[in-house]
Amino acid sequence: MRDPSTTASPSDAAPLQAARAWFSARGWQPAAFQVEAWQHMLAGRSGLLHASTGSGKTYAVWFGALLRVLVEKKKREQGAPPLRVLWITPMRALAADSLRAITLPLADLAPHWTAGIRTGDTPSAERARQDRRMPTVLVTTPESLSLMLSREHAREELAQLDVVIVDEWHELMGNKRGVQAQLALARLRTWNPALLVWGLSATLGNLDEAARTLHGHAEGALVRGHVDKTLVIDTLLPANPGRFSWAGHLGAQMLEPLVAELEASGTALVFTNTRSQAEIWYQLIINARPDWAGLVALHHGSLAHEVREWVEAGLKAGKLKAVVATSSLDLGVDFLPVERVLQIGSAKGVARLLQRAGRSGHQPGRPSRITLVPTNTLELVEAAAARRAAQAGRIERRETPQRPLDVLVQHLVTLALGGGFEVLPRDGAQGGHDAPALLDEIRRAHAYRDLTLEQFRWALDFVERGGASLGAYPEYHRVRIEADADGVLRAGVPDRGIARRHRMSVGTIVSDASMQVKWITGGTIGSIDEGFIARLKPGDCFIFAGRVLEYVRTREMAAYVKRAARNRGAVPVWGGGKMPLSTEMASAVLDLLQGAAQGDDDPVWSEPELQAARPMLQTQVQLSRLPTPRTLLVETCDSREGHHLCLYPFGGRNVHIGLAQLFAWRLSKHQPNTFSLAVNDYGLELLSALPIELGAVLDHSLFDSSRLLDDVLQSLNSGELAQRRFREIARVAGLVFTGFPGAPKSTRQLQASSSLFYEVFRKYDAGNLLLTQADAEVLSQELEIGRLAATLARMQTLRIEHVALPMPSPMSLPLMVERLREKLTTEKLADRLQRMLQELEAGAARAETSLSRPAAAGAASRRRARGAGPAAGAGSRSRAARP
DNA sequence: GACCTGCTGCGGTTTG
Repeated sequence: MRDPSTTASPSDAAPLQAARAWFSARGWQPAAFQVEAWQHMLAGRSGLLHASTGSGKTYAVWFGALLRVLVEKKKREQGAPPLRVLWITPMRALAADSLRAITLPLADLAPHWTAGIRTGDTPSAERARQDRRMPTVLVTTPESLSLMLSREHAREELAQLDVVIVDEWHELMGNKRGVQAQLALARLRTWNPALLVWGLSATLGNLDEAARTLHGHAEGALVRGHVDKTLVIDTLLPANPGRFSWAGHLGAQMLEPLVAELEASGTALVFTNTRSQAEIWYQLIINARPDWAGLVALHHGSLAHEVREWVEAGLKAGKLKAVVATSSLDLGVDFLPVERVLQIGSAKGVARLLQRAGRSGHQPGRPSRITLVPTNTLELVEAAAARRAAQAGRIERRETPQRPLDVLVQHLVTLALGGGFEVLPRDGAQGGHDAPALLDEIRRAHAYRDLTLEQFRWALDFVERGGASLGAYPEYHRVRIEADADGVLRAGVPDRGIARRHRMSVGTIVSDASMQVKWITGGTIGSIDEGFIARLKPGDCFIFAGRVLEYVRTREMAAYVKRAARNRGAVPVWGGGKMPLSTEMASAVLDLLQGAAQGDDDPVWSEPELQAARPMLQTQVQLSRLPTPRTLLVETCDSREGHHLCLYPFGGRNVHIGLAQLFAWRLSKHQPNTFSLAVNDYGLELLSALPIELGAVLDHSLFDSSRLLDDVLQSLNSGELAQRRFREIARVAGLVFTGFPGAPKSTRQLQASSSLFYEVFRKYDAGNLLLTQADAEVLSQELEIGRLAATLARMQTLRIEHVALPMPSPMSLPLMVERLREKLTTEKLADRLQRMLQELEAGAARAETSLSRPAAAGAASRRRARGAGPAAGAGSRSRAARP
């Protein structure tokens, strides 16, 4: 980072004036940080611009104002080709608006520039036009850029780029899409070392790292934007806090106050955390106010594009009163009329809270306002914590994936297709090739900065010969090495079929297995998880897209439905991500509880949410203690279900899953036992038929973090997790072809082929680095091993406060409910029995391998004797949970 | 004094 004031030379002054002049002619005043970014750009320096939420389009306009200057400069230089600009957006839906904004300042400079959009939905005629003559300003996605790199004449088309701008970099930097963009940028920089690259990012906890991730080895400036935007975060309080529920996440009790808020305000966005929650809330609102039919709409990722576009247009036109949505509206078009944002349930993270708040008040001078709608009492505390964390600027970090080899493998085939790359015969007896120049280029992408020669060679061998185990299959010899006319060895893809399949599978997004939902009369409504459809019988009803639908039949990978006569149905459950509470939010909650624990005159009680949560917090104090940042609350309780042990490390649900398994495993090493586990974002529960020996908890030895990795891997079935992970990796690496559009392969086929690869690699190619990657992704992403280790280390330092409860406390009840919920699924009874028997046997088998035989048999028989079948078991559990 | 969480994003066929 450099100080721009010292680097602006006199020659910068004139163009800067020109850009400024264009702005002020329209009555706009560029802010100091904008001028700072302009100076960097005019000096030919790349950078990252931190753009606060709520001002997206403005940035495109003033990038345009500077481009205008650059266009004129290039025009004056004799014989210089026109300025070429690439704008990368993570969402197709943003492309048109971005293009309009960025070219606004260029309007009167025609014909020195042309503009276009290239994404998956660009019509083929337009593509052909672009192929004949590349537009000078092109808006595209990371995937389409990758596809452009795979074209035979990629170099001629893209080497002349002058400027690349990556919009919403914060959305890309933390995932494989961002890694693909890093690789593409590395290639563009090889072709044009003077390429100017600028990123736009919302607020993050690690902006400097965001800049490094974007620029790799290249120098990049970081410019922090400041926009005076008032942000209001408040909370909708329950009418009768004393009777507000201690657990659950639906929040139907808040319906009346929410409807009253909608009544009193202009257009509102109502965010929920899940698609089914959005469906349910939409129904609740419509049932409460039938006169709002047509004014309230629904928006989530499983709805058909046409439906979503209709809703977006309605929002833009100000025709809708409210839209119930999931993250599908987090980004997107700037909806000017949106006046309020409401968030039902925990926002989980400060960054997401700010992102959603920024969807409202989309005009200079207007405040952004977000109203949190808690669904249980602890979420009242969370709401106050979220506000405090947001005000203190405690925003989450985002990290780029480290060296994902599936993305690299895909990229190598892309480059081989896109004109190929030079290779050398490898020294030594085992054959194979090296590509030192390419390795250098790849290492200039931040995610691969530590890529070893061995890893690179492995990837090269894998695309050339299918690695150690696929040598016999020609379709996995994707890249062929041949000498060109000058005798130089080059990697290319001569097979047209391989080339076509590769281009069809470019990208890193692996979608869940889902099925189209269609009317029998024609027309697509959206898509639902395959597993949910498979459970339906003809005549069954379910709620989807805000309607009650009757399932008719399945044909050719689509579920056909008609409007249902009945009024109620099951709500579809989509298999989606499970986002844990962020570290920032968790620690903000603990801080508040600490204040509450300190007594009635602590300042935290000035928060209205804390007042509303007071009855519950008082009950917690009467029965037990409040968790604080310095103490570890341990609650034990006996019920008809058995012996409960609850711990509250506040590590987020992923970490708690790992911890629960680890603790159960360690405890049963001391004393043979079988546990059922439950977790939420605050804590975990172990339930056992035998009394739990607490010694290892009280002396902290349970929290030992030496041998952590071994213990975690042994304590849970990581093989199953890794295999699931490998399915995605196999798709990204191009091992599994998902079929032609319109004729997709079924999930079963895809699963079968990816698990075949998994088995083959494990048996015959144990050194396959894609397997290693699957294990690493399970550890880092699903178990969050880093956070788990940190949580464990923290637990060792905490003072244990153990309370033996006479009845479930407000903190422990949600955990007990969580466990019950899993038992009370809508599966058919026979299936459930079957599964429980299997579990019982598996549990006994597991116990027998690691524990002494008589004790294990004893535990199993005790369980059998107690459980008189699932119905009786569930009944006794819910009785036990009653305080 | 009961109590239902689980998101988003893109890309691709062909050759009369």
